[in-house]
Amino acid sequence: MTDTSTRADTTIVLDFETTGLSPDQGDRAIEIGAVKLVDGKVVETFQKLMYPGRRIDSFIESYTGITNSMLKSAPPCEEVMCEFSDFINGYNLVAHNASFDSKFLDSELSRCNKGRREEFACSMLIARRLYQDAPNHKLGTLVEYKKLPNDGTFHRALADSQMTAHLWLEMISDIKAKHTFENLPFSVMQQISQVNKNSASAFLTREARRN
DNA sequence: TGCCAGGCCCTCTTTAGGGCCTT
Repeated sequence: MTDTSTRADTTIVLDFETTGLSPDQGDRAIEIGAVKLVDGKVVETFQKLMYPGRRIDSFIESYTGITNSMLKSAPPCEEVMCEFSDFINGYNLVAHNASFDSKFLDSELSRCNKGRREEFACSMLIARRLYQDAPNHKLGTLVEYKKLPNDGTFHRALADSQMTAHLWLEMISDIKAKHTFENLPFSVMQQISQVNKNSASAFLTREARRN
């Protein structure tokens, strides 16, 4: 299949399951899930388990449902991440709490001698500004709060990336409705991740005028 | 033995501290 999508209109929403919270403390990825969005539609998905080189503890087995026996037959992280590096292919990246996933992405890519040129935006930081009445800004809570599609699976990479993609599209829709954007480029969403709460509305109003 | 991350953001703030969020 020929990939005709461009950098600007394509976003990869991704999610890692890992052995813990910090690659700096030796934690590794055990699953990557991602969806490719082109013009607001899911056109492709990616999901792979990967063997992190050691057994995972019972908390992670229980939290994710990924067991040591499932990982035993999985390909090594390096093999999966090389393949995933081709999948993201310079497109815009989105994750829920992107600071977490970007750390693991960079760490795993560096282990296979690859770098990252893709830019990240964080759905959690935007949701905090946009949905201040939500009970909290965990992915599962926001899915329920916005009544987004889901199959009841949580803490698995593909399911979480699909729910994050629905959240991402919902936020774009809500921002467009509120600020009358004709289109909303990734760069604007990325900047909303970075402006502080008090200036976010002024920022969007300014961007809407420019649009 | 005991402890273990880090970026963002709010507030009882800014010469800081603590909660949230991710596995």
